[in-house]
Amino acid sequence: MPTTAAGSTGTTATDTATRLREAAYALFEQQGYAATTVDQIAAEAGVGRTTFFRVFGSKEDVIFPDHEALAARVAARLDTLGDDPGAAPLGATEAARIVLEHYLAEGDLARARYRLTASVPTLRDREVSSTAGYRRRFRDALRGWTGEEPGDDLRAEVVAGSIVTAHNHVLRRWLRGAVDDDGARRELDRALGLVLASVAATGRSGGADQVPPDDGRPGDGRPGTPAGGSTVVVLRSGASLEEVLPELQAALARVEVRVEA
Amino acid sequence: MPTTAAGSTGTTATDTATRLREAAYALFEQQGYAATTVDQIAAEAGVGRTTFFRVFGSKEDVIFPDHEALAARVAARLDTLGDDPGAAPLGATEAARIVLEHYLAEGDLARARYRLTASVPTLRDREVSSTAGYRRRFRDALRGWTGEEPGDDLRAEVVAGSIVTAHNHVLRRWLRGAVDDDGARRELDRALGLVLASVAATGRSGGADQVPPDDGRPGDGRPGTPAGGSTVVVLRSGASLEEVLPELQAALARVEVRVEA
DNA sequence: GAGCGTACGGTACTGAGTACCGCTCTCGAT
DNA sequence: ATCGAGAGCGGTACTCAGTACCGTACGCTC
Repeated sequence: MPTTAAGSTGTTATDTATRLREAAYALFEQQGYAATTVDQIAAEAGVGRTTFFRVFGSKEDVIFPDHEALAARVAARLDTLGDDPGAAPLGATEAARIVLEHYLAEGDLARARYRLTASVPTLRDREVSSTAGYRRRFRDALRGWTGEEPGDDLRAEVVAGSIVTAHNHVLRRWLRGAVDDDGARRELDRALGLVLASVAATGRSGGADQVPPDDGRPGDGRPGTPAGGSTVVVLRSGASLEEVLPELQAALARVEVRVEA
Repeated sequence: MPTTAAGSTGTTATDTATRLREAAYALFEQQGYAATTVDQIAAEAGVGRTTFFRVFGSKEDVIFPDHEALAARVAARLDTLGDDPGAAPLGATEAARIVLEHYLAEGDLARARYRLTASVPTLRDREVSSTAGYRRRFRDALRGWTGEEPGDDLRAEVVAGSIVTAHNHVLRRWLRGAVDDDGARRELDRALGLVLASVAATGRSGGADQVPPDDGRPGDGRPGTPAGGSTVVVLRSGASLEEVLPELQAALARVEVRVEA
């Protein structure tokens, strides 16, 4: 118990974690990740090696945010989707924004982490594999939306992966300094709009199934607000609706689509 | 297996590697991954511990295929795309098939690996991060297709991720025994068709840009031959019909389209 | 003050991964 | 046949991450 002011308790644990993290980042940037030992980090933070492993489970954990907790918050938001299919795009967008906002709040810490992960292969791998938890949560939430079964949920997996990819794309641009905070928020909306638009009608796998007739929300961050007018397209074809729908939807991107028979 | 080592020397090296791999898999299935030490594997294979680390760089490497070599083959196929945008879907499908065929050829070995990765978190992470190389290769190849720049290639990233996701979805179904070899090949065609169809028209980033009017190839591995019927699609949108019509027709290429008001 | 939970430090151990040295067998040249 | 030369292999010794266990100091409650 060295040098801790006698009055304050409770915040001690947090302080220890913070000191360890700061010491770790400083040493990593200075000597490199591999060349820095846990002993050095602990010594620099003024604690024992045991304490390091008690606070962070491993040398890698001191770098990364608590993805499990973050993914749990994402899942919680996704759970509020209920059975209303029209709420899915908005809900997914908000869920993704939870993650983005977390990084924005971290600020320079997130940037320092990016510098590390960009240069150390081990850490990059760790970061990549950390996306699996998010993909899984989005996939599970999206299954109700695609009407697929757990073993056979290609669409849900693809869309979930696309959401995560779109988020990470924007996040990386922010990490590199290509956009500022608000720019990142706007780009996330735009990117997810692009990704989710191509799914809106893909929806249910059953050929004649219902597609959300109208999501009712005007412009959830989508680009152009449509202004009425309707068009009827008659497809005469041997191709089933299911087959042409993805292409059709993609072609119409940001246009609301309703399918009748 | 994808050991590109020119066999100038005897078959000794390959034999040692094979013995080590078989010993490792046997011990892993019997005692579990964590409980098996490299010493045990080496002893079981009748070689020294040093030899193990000379042949496989790490304990994990003995399990996984040479993803780098495999991804290089994928990249080689992708390089033959040239500038013809119509060739992209076919080329991407064939590139993905290279990977699938590799696993199919592995047979039981791939299944044994799947059993391991499904139960050991460390190995699952490794497997997840190994997909990054494939995604990167597809993304780079697709950039010519989407007309995007390296720092700002959202579409290419999303499509690349979707291709890998679709492939892994089918692969996992095969690994679980849900489909046989030919079934997996067919499902890969179908899954990639679904994924790539939604991109065909998304193509170039410019909104009103030209999309390949017709790729001319009938059924590049697309699923079933359709059987007649017509479909009515109602578009409710602020976008004028003239705006969407070119894309729409391109998307439907092989489908007769009639537009009514 | 006695008991109790918590946070911490220290010691000792396992096992992966690395560096280095030395052995042996084979091949080709002289 | 002899002599390197090089490849493949084994052994030793070391570093360091991660785990298990024990002991201790502090604050809190009864």
